[in-house]
Amino acid sequence: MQLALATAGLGPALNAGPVHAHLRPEEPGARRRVEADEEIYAEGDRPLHFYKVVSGAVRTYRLLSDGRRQIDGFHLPGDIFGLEAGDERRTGAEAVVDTVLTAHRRSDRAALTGDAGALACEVVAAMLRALARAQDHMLLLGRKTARERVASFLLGLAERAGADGVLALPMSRADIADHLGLTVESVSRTFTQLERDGLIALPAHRRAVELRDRAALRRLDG
Amino acid sequence: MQLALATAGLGPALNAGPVHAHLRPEEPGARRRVEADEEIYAEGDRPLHFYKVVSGAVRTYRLLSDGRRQIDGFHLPGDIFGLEAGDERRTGAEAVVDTVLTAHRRSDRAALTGDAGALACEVVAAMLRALARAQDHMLLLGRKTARERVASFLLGLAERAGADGVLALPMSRADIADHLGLTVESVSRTFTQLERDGLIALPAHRRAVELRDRAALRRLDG
DNA sequence: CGCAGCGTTGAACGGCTTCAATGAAAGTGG
DNA sequence: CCACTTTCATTGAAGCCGTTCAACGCTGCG
Repeated sequence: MQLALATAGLGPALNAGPVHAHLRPEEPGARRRVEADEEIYAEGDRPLHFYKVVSGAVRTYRLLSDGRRQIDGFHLPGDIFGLEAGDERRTGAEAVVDTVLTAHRRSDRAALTGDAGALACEVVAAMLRALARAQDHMLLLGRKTARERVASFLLGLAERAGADGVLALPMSRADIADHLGLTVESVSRTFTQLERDGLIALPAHRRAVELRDRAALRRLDG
Repeated sequence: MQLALATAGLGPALNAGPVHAHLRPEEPGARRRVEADEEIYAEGDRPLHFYKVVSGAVRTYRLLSDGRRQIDGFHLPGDIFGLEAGDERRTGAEAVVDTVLTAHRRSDRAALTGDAGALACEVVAAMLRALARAQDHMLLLGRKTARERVASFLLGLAERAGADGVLALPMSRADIADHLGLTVESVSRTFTQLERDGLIALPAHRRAVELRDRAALRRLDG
């Protein structure tokens, strides 16, 4: 995806300069190490940085006043998150497991490619990916059954993680539930049901899945 | 799936120049008139243009193979839509009522402010708004009850439309249902229930609502 | 070994959906 | 202008999927 995505809708203005798909390898962003369940930033914080996942996994989420939680996304190695639309964080972010990030000061131009056009491309690409995912996820939350939600989730995660055989699940059932708009019980039941039907296999330690019938899972997608 | 992006995240590069909140009045975008329920573009089309609503209303949506529909947003006068993350439309767009648009060729620099920085700001601002709305909407779809969904919808629409007294509802109950992840029946029942409870009033022609107790509606938001 | 946390399973409940019918308003053609 | 049709909104009744409440099992770790 990267900039091919960005270019289509945005046209020549942002393509005037060279296109960089990622922050440079020599990006000077400060490394930050966070352990499992540690907060990276909270709703309401001032968004001074944005981040790129080096290793581990991150969840970003919103809360209702009574505690109901919606995880709007999991961020895996290579993903950029924490770009914010205002002077206050609209989401909170926490590490799912022990995680390493690079933090980029939003005001630090040197942290980026050094070229405004390319920076715009970089950032816009991240936004477009985020928006595309959000659209997919709204369809999932608004119109899909529990089975379909879990199938979509597993396929999407497998694709992003590039997992061929067994797919690692860094997040808990509660995280998955709050991402898919279900309860932990429903997620668990759906997993066992999919296993019984031969679409997946569940290793003993429960933090992984083997996708045994991707075609069938894909059929559940719509 | 991080949605957040930002002025904050964008920082100095995109804010270097003057910020233009809207395409200029003299924008040379071609006017396009579409009547109610007419297609503006379809899923799979090549995204040659993006649009700004002059008058009327537009819905953008995604479909599942069996016809289930999720309307990811309604676009009112002043809104920009049709910015796309790829060489294929991921959503379809239709006019809700008779609508006037300005269409901007993505490759037509003259259609914009003439300044790449300002264009970036314009486009990025539109994306940021879309992303913020998407986050709100995922929380709604994943975690809110029917009552809360309808309340959120009405308040959000009222805010955007700037309606003080009676709020016009250009879209059908089916459109609202497909936006809120409910059925038409549930939307209708929830309306009558809110009316019975004195939070809203429903005029005879059903394409409007009066918000009679915004505080109570807001309490339903979370 | 025993505790604590997470995941799974069971049973009853409930909110929303589904199916079906009625009502109301808008368009159509004579 | 008025019957007729069509479309949309509302209401009712029954059903179902996912939730809620509760118990149990597994696993890892002190």
